[in-house]
Amino acid sequence: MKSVKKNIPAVAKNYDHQKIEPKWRKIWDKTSLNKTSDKTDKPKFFILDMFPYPSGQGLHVGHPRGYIATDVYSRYKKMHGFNVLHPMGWDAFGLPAENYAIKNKTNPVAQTVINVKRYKEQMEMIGLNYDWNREINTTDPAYYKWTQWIFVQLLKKGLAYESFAPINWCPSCKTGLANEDLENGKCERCGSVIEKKPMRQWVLKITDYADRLLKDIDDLNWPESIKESQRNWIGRSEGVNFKQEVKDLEIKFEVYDSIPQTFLAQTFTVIAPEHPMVKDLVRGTPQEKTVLDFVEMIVDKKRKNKFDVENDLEGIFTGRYVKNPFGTGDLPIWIASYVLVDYGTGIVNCSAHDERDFNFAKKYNIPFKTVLLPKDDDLAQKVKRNEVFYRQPDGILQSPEEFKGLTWSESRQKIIDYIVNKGLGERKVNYKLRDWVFSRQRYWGEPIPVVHCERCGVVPVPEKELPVVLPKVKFYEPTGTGESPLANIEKWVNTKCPKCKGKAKRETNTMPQWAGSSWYYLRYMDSKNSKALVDSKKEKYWAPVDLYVGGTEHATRHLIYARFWHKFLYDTGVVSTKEPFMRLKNQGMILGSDNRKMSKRWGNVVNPDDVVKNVGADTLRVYEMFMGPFEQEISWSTDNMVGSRRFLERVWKLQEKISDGNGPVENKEFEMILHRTIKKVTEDILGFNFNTVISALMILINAAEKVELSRDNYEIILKLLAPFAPHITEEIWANLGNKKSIHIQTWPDFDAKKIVSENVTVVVQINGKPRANFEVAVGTAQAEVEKIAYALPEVAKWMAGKQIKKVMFIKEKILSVITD
RNA sequence: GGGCGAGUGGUGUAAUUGGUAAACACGCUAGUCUUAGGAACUAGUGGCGCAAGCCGUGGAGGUUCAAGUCCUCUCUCGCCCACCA
Repeated sequence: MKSVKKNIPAVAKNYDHQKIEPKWRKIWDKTSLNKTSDKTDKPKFFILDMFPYPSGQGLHVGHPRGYIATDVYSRYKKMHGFNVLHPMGWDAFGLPAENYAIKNKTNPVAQTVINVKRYKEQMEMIGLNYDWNREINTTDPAYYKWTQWIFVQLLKKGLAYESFAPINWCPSCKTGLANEDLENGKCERCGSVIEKKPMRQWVLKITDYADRLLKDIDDLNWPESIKESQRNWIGRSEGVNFKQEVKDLEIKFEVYDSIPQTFLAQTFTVIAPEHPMVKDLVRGTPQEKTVLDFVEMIVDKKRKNKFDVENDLEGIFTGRYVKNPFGTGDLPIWIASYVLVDYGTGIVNCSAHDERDFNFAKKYNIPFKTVLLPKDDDLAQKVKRNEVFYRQPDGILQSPEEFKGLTWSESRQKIIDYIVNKGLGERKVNYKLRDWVFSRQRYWGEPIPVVHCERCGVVPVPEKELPVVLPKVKFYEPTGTGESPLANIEKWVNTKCPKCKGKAKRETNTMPQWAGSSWYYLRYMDSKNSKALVDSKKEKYWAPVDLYVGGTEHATRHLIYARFWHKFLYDTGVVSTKEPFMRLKNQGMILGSDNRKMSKRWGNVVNPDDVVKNVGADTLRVYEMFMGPFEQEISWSTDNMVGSRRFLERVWKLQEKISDGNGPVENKEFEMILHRTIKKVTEDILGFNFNTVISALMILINAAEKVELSRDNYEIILKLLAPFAPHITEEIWANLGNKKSIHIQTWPDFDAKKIVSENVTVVVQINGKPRANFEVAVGTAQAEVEKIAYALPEVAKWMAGKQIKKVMFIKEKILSVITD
């Protein structure tokens, strides 16, 4: 790292951040400045950071960007008289701690304690005003008691169930994973190719909440991109299920179609290779073995993830037919590699108006029909000859006869009604969202609080007996057999059935990392309650989270899971709001100075410890807020940080200008800047435009240096800066003789009278080009402005010998003259 | 393939929402002070041009007295999702 030290100016002798910053943090700690009141007499504001996973690396300068923003915002809210809840905790279960423990033969519990301590020190060093009395840790039994409690409630309501369906299995992490944990078919954590593996697992019925999760997105004050990601992830689609039967067999089934407009073009049916119906279809046929071999080949390819979606388009005819579904003939049933077994019914009717079906039919010479034609005649001929694939919203429907001439898009609802009325099928809604695979075959997670009894089957652990404490083990290695390492602890596994007192075994799977974070925000409201997840009075006061800040990477996992659990807790009466997080802001990532993600691997990591030591926490904070728009990704630049340091030094030096003279010095122009800045800062903090706040404050300081600064006005400046630079402003505030902390002062109001100026600049444009500008009194009329303008030589020059054709006048802004 | 977003000086970026493009900051140039400067302060700093002036917000059109901002087309980049019938 380039040395920061070189840029520290000589004035540092006076502004000694190394002395000031720790001093004030100690005093704030002693006076409980950051403690959140339990009284409910003031309006509340709940502002939350996505709590971190405390890794062994500690924080780099990119991490605190969001923390600083919420810190600024919460200080600002406090100065506006709000009772602010601004807490922090640790999402400490998860694979890295466990893998580290395996590698170094340490204990994840001990390692977590070390990591948390380090994170906390770093956060305190930056001057973040968290109320540490409410600190939580997902790995604390007193905390995960309630995570387990929620699971038991889900189980009781039938929203948690055991499944034996094939799931995503990471061969390297040796655990099952949820759909949300994959990236392009690979393990999000280690990058291994995921296999499909049938095994017993716990699954949460998030799909029961799909509709509400979708609908309520509309009311959230969240970034549009996140809302759109969630909508896509839920993937609601409306269509019909056609009822069909297999010719010569006693098999009935349904096929889902979300675009049934072209249903009369359907000429064949495809079924997923792994579909259970396949065996019944081909049983006893001459091609039974060939088909089953083919199926095995495809299934194996898919299981090993060697199936190439783009290029592997394979299928085989089953020898069976769908019996005349639409009165236009039987449809041959094929097995096709591209059909998904777990979407819709796993069986699909195909036509020339679906691109994949089109390509499949071409490859296997299955006959086509076309019922949708373009307006363009040449193209229509090509479509008729099946030379090109065609499906466009403005394509014209040819059949059924009743709908001939309608476009593809306008016929949709009508066709659906037609299909339903004719009894061919029923309306059906499908979702892309899958139920949440909730068990992990690993050690470092919350034990699933369930007992398997020989007689009673699955029995939840009684609420009185929660938490089921994660036992200490000698070896954390995953077994790889689909059992967690807990399975080897016989003393722990063997237990009694809570119902019949007979022999029983504990569930050895643990919960995924997302469990503890799906409800943690609630616990901050009442972090030490041993009787309830959260006291309902406290919940009613604090909920919902007013402002939530974190990275975009949680768009479709944490933020969906938490909304799901919250809605469930709403249904069970634990919480009083439908949604957990009203407003969401995403911080842009801070990259290394080489424009790459900060990582040990690239050697571009900047440690906040060094920055704080060299230039101070306040400089770090101001710089991170100033460097660019909050939501935008941006590269770190230690060189640019100097500007923020200089800015604070100038604020510091203003002390020399203050005399206890005879009150405020009259300077209208400066007061205008001051009050405009109050207005701008007040508004821009609310809008998360921190970069422009700092720049406005810089302008203000530049102006303050040029005037006789009154003590009152200096104090206003300090208050505006206090949320950003809490230490230096507190020090100067005290130097000015104030006894109480600046952070409990009232936010300054701007004086509306002082922000209006008497004069404005009017620009003169001649034929669209700005040629001159001058000051006039506010409200000066057109005639007067024209008179002044035409007298100016730089205007007269452009108008000499020309006729005025048109004059455009916008009061207090512009005089636009058009000549011939 | 689908969705979302972004393209402005040497650099990070700003622009009262259609009204003097480049505020603020970094860097750079010159000067002052200094034993010294990698400190501070002062002045300057979009491009071309001696100048008058012309050009300038990815590109091409358009609307308008006036466009970074609105419309049409287009190019480039980033992120997320992706066999979802």
